Amino acid sequence: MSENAELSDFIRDIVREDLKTGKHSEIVTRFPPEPNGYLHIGHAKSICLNFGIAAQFGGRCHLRFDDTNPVKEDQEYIDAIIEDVRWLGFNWGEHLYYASDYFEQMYEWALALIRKDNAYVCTLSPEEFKDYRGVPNRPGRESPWRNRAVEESEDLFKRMRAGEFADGQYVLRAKIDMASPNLHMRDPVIYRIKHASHPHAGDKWCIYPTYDFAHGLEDSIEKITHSICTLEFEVHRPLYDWFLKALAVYHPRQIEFARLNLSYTVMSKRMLLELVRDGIVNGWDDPRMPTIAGLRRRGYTPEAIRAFCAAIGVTKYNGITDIALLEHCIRDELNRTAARRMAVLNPLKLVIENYPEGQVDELEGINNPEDPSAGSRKISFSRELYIERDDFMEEPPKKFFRMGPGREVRLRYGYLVQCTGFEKDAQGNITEVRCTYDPETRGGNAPDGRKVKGTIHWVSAAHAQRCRVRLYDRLFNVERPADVEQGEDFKQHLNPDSIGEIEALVEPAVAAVEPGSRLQFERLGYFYADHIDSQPDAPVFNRIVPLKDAWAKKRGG
RNA sequence: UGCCCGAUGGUGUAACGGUAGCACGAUUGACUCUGAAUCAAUUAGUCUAGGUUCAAAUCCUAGUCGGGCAACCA
Repeated sequence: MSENAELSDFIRDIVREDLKTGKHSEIVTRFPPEPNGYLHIGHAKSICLNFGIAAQFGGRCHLRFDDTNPVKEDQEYIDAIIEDVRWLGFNWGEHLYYASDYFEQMYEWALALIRKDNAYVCTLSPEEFKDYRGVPNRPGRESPWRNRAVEESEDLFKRMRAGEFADGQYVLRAKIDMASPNLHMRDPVIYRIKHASHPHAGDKWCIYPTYDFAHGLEDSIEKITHSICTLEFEVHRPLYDWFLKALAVYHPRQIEFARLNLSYTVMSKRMLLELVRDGIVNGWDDPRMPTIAGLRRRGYTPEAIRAFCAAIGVTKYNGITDIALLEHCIRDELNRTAARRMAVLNPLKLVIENYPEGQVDELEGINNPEDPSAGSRKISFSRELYIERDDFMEEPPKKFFRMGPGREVRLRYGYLVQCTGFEKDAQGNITEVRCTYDPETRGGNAPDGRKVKGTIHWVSAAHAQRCRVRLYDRLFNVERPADVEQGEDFKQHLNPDSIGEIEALVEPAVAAVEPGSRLQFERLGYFYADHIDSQPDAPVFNRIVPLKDAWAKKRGG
């Protein structure tokens, strides 16, 4: 992954330093998702960071499922996460792990903590627990069970495991400091009873460790050198360190960075799940979703996503990245790689009055002006064509470089044509535009050297084929949809026009495209032949991103 | 309110005591058989107040603003 070659940020600085001082000779990172939802572009940032660092410094990166809460987790998510990380282009080799595979070891460590009087079984109910914990600016009170005999705690903990108790009846807590200004240090729960089937461990356990207890131990077992996580875990770091120290085991270093926020979308698993559950989108892989699966379905490439992750950088500043940067990354790649084709999304018939009926001309179209090796193709031209409705105006302003009565434009790779008139139906809709062509301008250039400002795309009516095209737009119409007032719903900011499906007229070479291909429809944008909905010879296209449109801006004011 | 973290153009990010740079966006122009791309230019920034220093975006203090933390979630 050469895009990582010279990346630098405060975390890489630390890694570089640790290598230089000899603190570590090999770097080991990990990407530790909880399988309780689909991965999104924010996870891609973390994936690129962790796998990227490992690649850059010649170490390795583990994929580890942090599956400590069976009631929220599911095999579906495990499978999807594996697929997504792999699709993004990363390889964990043999290093696929599950926190649940370490449960026996964690249980032993919990026992060790009990025996060292560093943990105790607490009988407080959840309500009492809350009450005893206190609030941030007031210390908590010690649980009456805090000084339970070590033997009794040990016995109870074993019986918790044996399944003798109901959910919530007992918990195992670390004995730290109920007066700590850091709430997480006030005797946190480290094991709770959950009689639930686990997607990976099955029914082997009915007690499960909490994140705070488990995570550092997982890192320690795997000899992770740098445990990279997001900012909200900063206040957990003292706890992370406390467990590793109390158990005197290998001690990785936790480093926090700011998670990604993207404009015009939401990134919280809760909100994403809500969109899926409420049927506002068509599943986790809806092309409007910021999930990896959604972006893939939309037509984004792993390369573009990685380029984006490299471009946004890594800091501790919690900002919001403009989605325009993501769009830039995919345009930048597709401009270099995507074949050009002509498609008319909103057709208007154009009749060339002086072109012989029945005559067909085979014109040559360049497949990709950015890539000569992409070659060219033949495009059929005939008397009746379709052009884009937006490319004709009855009374065009001066700056409109397209068709209008009396105006001359170029038909891409075809001829110069001059508009001679148009027809309307009873409702006043323009139904047809008429023109004459200059036979001397075949290919698009006039021998007399005259210039035309506008070039428009077209398809031959007799040769055009129909294709379903979905025009996607941003899911929300405000920059920060997650920032809602109390009592308001983020869904009120949904963009009602985030999806529009039309039937386009396309040149035959478009209909023949392989599912999974990406094309540029000239002057319109980049489109993806959906790998799920496309049929052989009947592709269904998703608009990945439109081309930049200077005219739309000018017109829009 | 207690603790932790942060603050550089519109947005993201460099500068590691010594010329505030890059990218995206926006604007303008050149070029153009894609109003794309490309090229050129313009726009616009160190939160505030003190202090240390020959010199501060950078170090110190205070304040302001923003974020995080009171799940038996991660």
